[in-house]
Amino acid sequence: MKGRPTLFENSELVNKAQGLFWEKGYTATSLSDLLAATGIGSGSFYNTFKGGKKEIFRAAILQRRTAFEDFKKELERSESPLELIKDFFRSIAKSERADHLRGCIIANTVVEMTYVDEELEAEAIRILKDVEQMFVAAIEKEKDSGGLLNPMPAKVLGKYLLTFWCGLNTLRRMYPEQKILAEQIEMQLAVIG
Amino acid sequence: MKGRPTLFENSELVNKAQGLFWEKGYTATSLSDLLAATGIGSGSFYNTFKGGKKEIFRAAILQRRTAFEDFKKELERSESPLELIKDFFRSIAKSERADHLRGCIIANTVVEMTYVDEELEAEAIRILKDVEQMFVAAIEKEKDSGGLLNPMPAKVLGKYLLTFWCGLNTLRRMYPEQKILAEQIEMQLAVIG
DNA sequence: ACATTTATGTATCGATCAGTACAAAATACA
DNA sequence: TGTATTTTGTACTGATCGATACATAAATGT
Repeated sequence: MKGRPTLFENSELVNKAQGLFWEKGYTATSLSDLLAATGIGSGSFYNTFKGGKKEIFRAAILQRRTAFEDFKKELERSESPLELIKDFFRSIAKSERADHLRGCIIANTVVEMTYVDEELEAEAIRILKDVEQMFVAAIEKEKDSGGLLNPMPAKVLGKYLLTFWCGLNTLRRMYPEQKILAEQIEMQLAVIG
Repeated sequence: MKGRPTLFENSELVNKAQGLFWEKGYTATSLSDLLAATGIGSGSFYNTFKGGKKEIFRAAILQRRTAFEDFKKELERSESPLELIKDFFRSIAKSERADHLRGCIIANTVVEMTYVDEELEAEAIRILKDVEQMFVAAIEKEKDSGGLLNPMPAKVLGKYLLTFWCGLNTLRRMYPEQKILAEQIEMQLAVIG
C-alpha cells in the first residue's frame, strides 16, 4: 500500500481508549485524555477516527462485544453452559478492586447515555440483550438435558441473570470485597437452581 | 432581614436542577443548562450555591435522600414494612416511560462518579447503604413476627433487594414496558418469600 | 434621607472542549 | 529520481466550560 506507514496500531488505540472510557465514561473522558493516553496527535486521531470521539467510543464498545461473543462461542461448545455462566459470575468476586470499581462498560453506558446519546444508548442495550439471550439459551439447554428443575420460563430466568449482572455492577462498587460479593453471588445463583 | 429579597425559592432551584441531573447525570449537565432551566442568572446562582455546580448537585442528591427518609419513617410506623417495600417495587412497573429511562438518580450517580468525583461517589454510596439497611430492618421485623420463612440471613436478603434495585435501574431502560417489568419484579420478590 | 446589606443581571474571564488546517515526513509506484 | 498517497505533528479554530467581577436593584435600619 502507498503512503506513510502507520505508527499506531488501531486496536491498541481502541484498547487504551477503552480503558479510559471504562473508568470515567464517555462524557467525562476528554479528547486530550485520549490523546495523552495513546500518545497519538490529534491529526492522526481524526485521520483514523473520522467520527471523532464518538467513533472511537463505539469501537471500544464493539471491541467489548467481541469479547462477549468469544465467551458465547465457548458456551455453545460446552455441555453445561449454565455451569460456565455460574463460574463466570463466581469469578467476578475474585476481581481486583479496580475492576470492581469500574464495573461493566456496557452496563455503565446504558446508564450514562440514556438522555445523552440515543445511538450509543441503543448500541449498548443491543449488546445487553444479546447477553440476555445467551443466558436464556444456556438455561434452555440445561432444562432440556434435565439438569435444571426450576419451573420458571427460561425467558424470565434469563432476565433474572441479566438484572443480577446489572445490579452487581453497582454492588461491586459499594462492596469491592471478595467475601461479601462471593456470598451474595452464591445466594443469587442458587435461586436459579 | 436586610438586603434585596430573593426572587428564587431555593428548593425550587434544587428541584429543577435535580430534574436535569436525573436525566443526563452530573458531567453532561452544563451550568448553562441549569441557568436556562431555572431562569436564574449566574450571579445569583453563585451567590446562592457558593460551591457551584457540585454544591447544587449535592443538594439535589440530598433532597432525594430526604424523600427516601420519609418512606423509611412510613415503614417504621407500619406493621408489615416488607409488604410496603414489595408494593413499592411493584409500583415501579407502572411508572411512565420517562421515569423508567431516567431510573434512580442515586444508583446513576454511583455508576457515573466512580472515577470522576470521590466525594459525590461516597455520598451516593452512603445513601444506597442506608436503603439497604432499611431493607434489612424490614426483613428482620418480618422474620421476628413469623411472617417470613426464608432461612437466609436478613443481611443477605437485604443486599439481594438492593442488588435488585440497582439491576432494575438498567432493566427498566432496556424494557420500559409495564408487562415485562411487572412479571420480572414479581419473580424476584417471590425469592424473598 | 441615607448608609448598609443582600440579590440580581450582565459582561467577561481563562481554561478546556471537540475538531480542523496544513505542511512536513515517509512510504509506494512510475 | 520524481510524483502520488497516506500518516503524522503542530498550530490553531470557534464554541463552550465553570466561574468571577462588578454595577445596579431592592430591601432594612438609623
